[in-house]
Amino acid sequence: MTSSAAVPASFTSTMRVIPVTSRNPNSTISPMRTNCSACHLRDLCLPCGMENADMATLDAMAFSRRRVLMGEALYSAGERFHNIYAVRSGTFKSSLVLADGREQVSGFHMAGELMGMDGLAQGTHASSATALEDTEVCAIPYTHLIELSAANPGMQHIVGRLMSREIVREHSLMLLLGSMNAEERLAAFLLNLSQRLKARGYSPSEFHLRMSRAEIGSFLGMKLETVSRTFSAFQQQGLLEVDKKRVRITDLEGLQRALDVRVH
Amino acid sequence: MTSSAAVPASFTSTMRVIPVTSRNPNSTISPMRTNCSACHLRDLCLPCGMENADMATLDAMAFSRRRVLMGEALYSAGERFHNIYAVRSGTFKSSLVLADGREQVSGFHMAGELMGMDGLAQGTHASSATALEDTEVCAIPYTHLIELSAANPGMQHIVGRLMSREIVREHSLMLLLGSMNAEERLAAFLLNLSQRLKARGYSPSEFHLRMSRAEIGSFLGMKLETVSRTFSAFQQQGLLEVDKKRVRITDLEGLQRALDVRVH
DNA sequence: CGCTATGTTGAGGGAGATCAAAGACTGTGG
DNA sequence: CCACAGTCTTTGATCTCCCTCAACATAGCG
Repeated sequence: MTSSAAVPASFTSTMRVIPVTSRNPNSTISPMRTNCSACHLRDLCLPCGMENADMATLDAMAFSRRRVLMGEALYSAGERFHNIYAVRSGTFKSSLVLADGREQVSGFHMAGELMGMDGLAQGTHASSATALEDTEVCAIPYTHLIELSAANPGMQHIVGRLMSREIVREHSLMLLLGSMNAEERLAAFLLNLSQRLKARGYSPSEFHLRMSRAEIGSFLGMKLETVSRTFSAFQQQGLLEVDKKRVRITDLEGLQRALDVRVH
Repeated sequence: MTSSAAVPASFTSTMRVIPVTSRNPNSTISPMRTNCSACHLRDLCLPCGMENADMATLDAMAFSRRRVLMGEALYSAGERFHNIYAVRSGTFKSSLVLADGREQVSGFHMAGELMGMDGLAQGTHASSATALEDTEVCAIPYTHLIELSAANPGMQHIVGRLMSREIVREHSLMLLLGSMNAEERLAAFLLNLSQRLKARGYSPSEFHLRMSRAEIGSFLGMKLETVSRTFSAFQQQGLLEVDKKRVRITDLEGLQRALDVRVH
């Protein structure tokens, strides 16, 4: 079966892009520049909720694009902060390495989501962003964004709301880590993934996990064996079917029921 | 012994304030308005890092002040978002109530710290803020802040940095919840508290906990009994002395050593 | 074809949750 | 002033969920 969650070939080709230079077509710095108003992700990404005037401002910035291959870092913890990034295609993880060498994953990011806002506080990135598959991003120079939003209070609101959304996202993750057991954590994770895929036009019930059991475990605060066991438990409860990274949710309500107890 | 962490009587009286109306001196809405540039918290709070020009803009806003008595809510989850708040004196907790009635504490806030930035995302507060002692706050109308920062890119940067700081704060809390054991969590909590008290001119080694064991436990993702036991364990290890809410750290390096393993 | 990376499953142990009880402190009302 | 209830904290005993260690299966890749 083909994956409804896999990125279709047309995913990037439907974009309207403005070629800026034709040199180095294979470089990781793409010669393409992006026109937000024509982007298929416009209702999920930075421009979400913008009025036409603000959108025009955004288009004028013509964000440059960049490819990041699977396993490569978009940015690393400690690097100087310049841009926030919008995912155009593919999946990223945010993570940092603890003193004992273990990795702590703090988030997964898919098309239309923004990354790097944690770098603003110190002027250096607080975490690293690694591609979990071949990806493409738009680089959004933060200082440009600020300069342009000086003229547009609407734009300022949007940037503020985006940062606030990140705070709320981490809030709910804290809640998860602080008060849920293994089954609730994995259920929350899968339902969240399902929702985000649905919002992007993919099947909410059948998808391909881009991250390993260890990465899921790190994110959810549990060991990879426990992740694997919990997947198996869900399968035995008839909630879903798993085969390695392929997941098919067969009882969405059942999964949700596990969470209703905790989160209103 | 007197607590060096207790709020001295002079804490609020040294402030230069601008009386706006003299009616209702006992109302929870204080008739006082605040002059940021003269505030003793200016290097910790919103104005931190501001140039004189920006500071003048801030002064012009003359934030109104509000008293919140112990146990009362400054704002509640679901309420319409209008202001962010700066703590002038006292301590707050941020929390939300889960479907099963349990409380999840997401943060503690002391003088100079900002609260309420999670409300921006949805236009309603995502959590509640409750005073853990008699407190005073400055109300910072968010829309005013946006309007004024339109003229000052420097101000925009500062607001952005403050929100980013909140993201980073939650990041490290996630790290704590995701990868630390009970002793490491409590050590991290106490060291963080100690640092913040020190930055405010109080003793970093001897202080009064404003929150209950249950609240600490909720914040750290452990049960109140475990918090209590871990306090006792630290005492037996000679790291600190505890008597209910009084804490005296006798071996700061020892406490820190427990964390060095995890966080670089 | 091994080799490595990744995932699954089992057995056993331990950190922390849960249940329970008692002490310490606060405020209230007699 | 004391008795009392109510809240908070401490400590003990037991249990359980998840971690740890281990073996094996499978897939991708040189």
